[in-house]
Amino acid sequence: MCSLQESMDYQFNHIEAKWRQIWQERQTYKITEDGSKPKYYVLDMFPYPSGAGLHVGHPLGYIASDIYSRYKRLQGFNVLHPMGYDSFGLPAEQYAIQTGQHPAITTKENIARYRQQLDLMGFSYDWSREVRTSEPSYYKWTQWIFKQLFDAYYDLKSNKAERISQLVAAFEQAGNQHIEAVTDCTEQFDAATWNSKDAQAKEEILQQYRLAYLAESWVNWCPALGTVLANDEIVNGVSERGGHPVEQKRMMQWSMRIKAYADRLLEGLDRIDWTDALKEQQRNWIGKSKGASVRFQVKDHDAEIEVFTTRPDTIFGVSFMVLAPEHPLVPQITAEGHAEAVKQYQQEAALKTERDRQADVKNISGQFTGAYAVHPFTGAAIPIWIGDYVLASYGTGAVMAVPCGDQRDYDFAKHFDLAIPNIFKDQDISEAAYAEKDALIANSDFLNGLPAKKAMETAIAEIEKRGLGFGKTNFRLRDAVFSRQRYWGEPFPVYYQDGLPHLVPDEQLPVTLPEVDKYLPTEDGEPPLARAAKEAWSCQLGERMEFNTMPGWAGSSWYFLRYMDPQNDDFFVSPEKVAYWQNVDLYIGGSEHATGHLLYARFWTKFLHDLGYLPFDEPFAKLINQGMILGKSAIAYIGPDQKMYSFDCLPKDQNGFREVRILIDLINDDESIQLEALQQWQPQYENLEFVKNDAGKIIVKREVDKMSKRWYNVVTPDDLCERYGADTLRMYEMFLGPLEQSKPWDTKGITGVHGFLKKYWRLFHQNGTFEVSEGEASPAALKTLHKTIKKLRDDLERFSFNTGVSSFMICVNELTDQKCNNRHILEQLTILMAPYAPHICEEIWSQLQPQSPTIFNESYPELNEAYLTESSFSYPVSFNGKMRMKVELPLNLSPAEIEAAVMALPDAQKWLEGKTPKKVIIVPGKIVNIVL
RNA sequence: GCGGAUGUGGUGAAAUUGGUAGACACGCCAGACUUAGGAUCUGGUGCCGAGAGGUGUGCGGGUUCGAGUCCCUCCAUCCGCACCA
Repeated sequence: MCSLQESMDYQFNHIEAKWRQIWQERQTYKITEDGSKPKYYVLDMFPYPSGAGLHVGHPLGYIASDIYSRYKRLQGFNVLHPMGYDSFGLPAEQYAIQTGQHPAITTKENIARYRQQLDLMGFSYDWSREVRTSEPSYYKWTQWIFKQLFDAYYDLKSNKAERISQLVAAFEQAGNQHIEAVTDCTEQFDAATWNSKDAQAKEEILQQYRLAYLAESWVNWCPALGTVLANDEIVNGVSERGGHPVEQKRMMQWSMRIKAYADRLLEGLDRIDWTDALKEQQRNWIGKSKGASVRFQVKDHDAEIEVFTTRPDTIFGVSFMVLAPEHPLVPQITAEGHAEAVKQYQQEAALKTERDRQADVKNISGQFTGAYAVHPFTGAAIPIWIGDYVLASYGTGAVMAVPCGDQRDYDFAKHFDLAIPNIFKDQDISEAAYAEKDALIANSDFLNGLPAKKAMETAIAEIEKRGLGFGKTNFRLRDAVFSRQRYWGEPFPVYYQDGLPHLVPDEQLPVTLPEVDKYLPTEDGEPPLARAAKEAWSCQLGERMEFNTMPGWAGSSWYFLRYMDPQNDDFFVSPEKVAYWQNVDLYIGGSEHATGHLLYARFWTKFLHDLGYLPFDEPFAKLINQGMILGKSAIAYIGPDQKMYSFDCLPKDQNGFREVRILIDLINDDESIQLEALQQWQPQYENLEFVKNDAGKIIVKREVDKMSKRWYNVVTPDDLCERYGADTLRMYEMFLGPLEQSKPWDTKGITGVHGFLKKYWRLFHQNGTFEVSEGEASPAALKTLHKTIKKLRDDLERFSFNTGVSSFMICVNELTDQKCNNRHILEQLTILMAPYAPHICEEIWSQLQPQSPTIFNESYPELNEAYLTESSFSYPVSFNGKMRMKVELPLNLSPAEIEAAVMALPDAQKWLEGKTPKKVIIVPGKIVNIVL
């Protein structure tokens, strides 16, 4: 039996468990296509289920999207709000390498834990639509899409992807002379030549057109580990695991011809509602630049160096050339006497990552090859250098150096004492290069006296006229490498016959991941799948199967489509379902995906649209990036005497002190350490001595870090749900600050939100029972309610969830002050709040309307402005812009009347100090400013 | 290095269009109530000052009757940079 007191309390644990069960039983969140309602698609970036489980930062975006989903549902939309798992990836594989546990088992366990944690939060996901990228029923279609990409090329006439069979037919008819396509192929051939080629030669040509193709790419190769590494796995030039040297190496890899879509990926940004910051990041990533491709003859060699330049107007300023150390011409042109030094430099450069090479501008390095190029206009001999600031993967891997106009070239020239001819009229280049484009060109023959823009046009025209090159648009965007030498990823639907890649037929999809004895590369450096016995493969065709697997972004590039039709075994998504749901209306996730997932998903969507499978070509109409929730690490200090010092007792000289991070669960509210718990926590603290402060405590310093197990600063949602309830946690996470902003987590503030929910609960529980009054609501209560309706509508419209929560607080505070207990007011408030705090509102609703199965079938309250009209306004009166006093005046006064009323005030005379105002600014309904 | 973002009380923040800076909370101070609670309620709280008042949105400058908001310079911090997801 509950006592009167207990039944009146807000028993969140009981309420939340009860409603989670009822929602599940009643399938409250299961939705089906319903043509009678408008659709709305709200999507979260699905998580990679890591072993660490969820911390409080993960649900932030999910809470926001859940609130919005429920809001749209209350507004009458049929809302698709699904969740799934990006379940292929490196961590599970690395765990497998360490423990031998199959990544599928690890993944399954992690997903179970994620699900448990997600369920605690009361999200309205339709779990019947869950997808997992590592399930064969899912990756069957990832493989199928790969097949489509392999079987397609990009036609520049239709400006879309077309079937490769169409291209082959054209080749057979007329060769490639009249084909306009995105290709790496420079060879021109006619029909006869094409038809006379053997299968291998034909395929080599076709690989240069396919959207998924095999080509050599640069990779980070670690010989000791026998594997390719991500930049992430390389620290200071050596492998993170084991500290082995890493080198740059060319390897045959699958690639995606995303460059074909560069222009459309740019153009599409203008049609979608993303933040300017994110669009700008994608624009910069794609990096469209206009300029010219120019060929320089190498002196005394039968060779040409092709460069791309954005500044053809500065061509007369070229005083040397720099090739990437890996440039294929280097061995050919290097002069005797320089070969040794060049070779050594190449080896050094191979040990640096691209990023290190770009970031390191202080250490200028390079080698002279001993070769010279011929300036195409002046005929001057210009020295050819190699330097690691030139990247092999960008442009042509070579630059024409214009030291007077580019700072890196300038620094290089200064360092190696190369000529710096000045081609800018009246510009001083004695200290630095002049990189602006607003000087007139000088010392440049036919370009003399021209402004930059005109000079560029003229230079390009002349370059083209003399057959030295052509005007060209270049992209920074590179084709995406699509092979991974890993185990835990999608196998390719590819086998090899006579050395040529062939596609596995549709009826044999999926090619399931074969079992292997170890999750490591083979001894001769083949990927892990090469370890699989022939019979371990679900199909075995040709001489061998493809041993690479696909990258993490393969599965995540189309998952949002699969939610529409997750069980379909005949197609990746049925045309009817995709026609109903269309693209994602609201997508919420982290900005770290700006140039990865978000670009690839747009690429695949455009591709599938080109083939006629999708009615839209932009996947995510609106996108919001939630900020990261950071952890507050607890830092303690251990002195050279091996004692732990309280932070407020540190000596001035901290030489020999080291910082250690302490598990934040062991820290009290006053920032002191629970010393007994500390000594039990880790053996290293067992017999530690302390230098305590006057209060006998060891105080820690707090520092903001990424929330991570590694820093012992993780706060999990589970514990907070247990102590305060999911509704409190949901509202508190929203209350923390703007969704997009990064912010440190501090559990302390949660009591404020918890107290608010209790106060809301008390509105209904006055005398030990649930009770609301019937009848008319007071004007004050109606005003409070409609003010809240208006504020919430505006806040949701601009996704300002934090101010939404504070509006509820203000509303409940006011209703409490008014002693409002009116059914109409409280019902409306409960519906308003239900998206934020679904459990408590559902519970209250079941008391208010016992026959209603769920509050989420109600309709959202409508605003009636009539309750908000004001007749007067409290004008702030400023003198010289400083607010001095306030005066309550009717709103219907004219400016002149306002001025008269203000001047008549005794306080006004005081501030006027006997002066006559120079000017009086009156903004009706806003402010009065008197200028003295 | 390149690209993107952010700087407001002791803390998280608000100020949506150039118009009362600090809403709403946390914390803190004072008080009430109590069979002492992780309970509830009341008042106060940017800083300096006894007060009048002064001052205040990272620094410095500018535009304006009026700037957290617009412009310029600088500083600091965070995120991304192509095989982490």
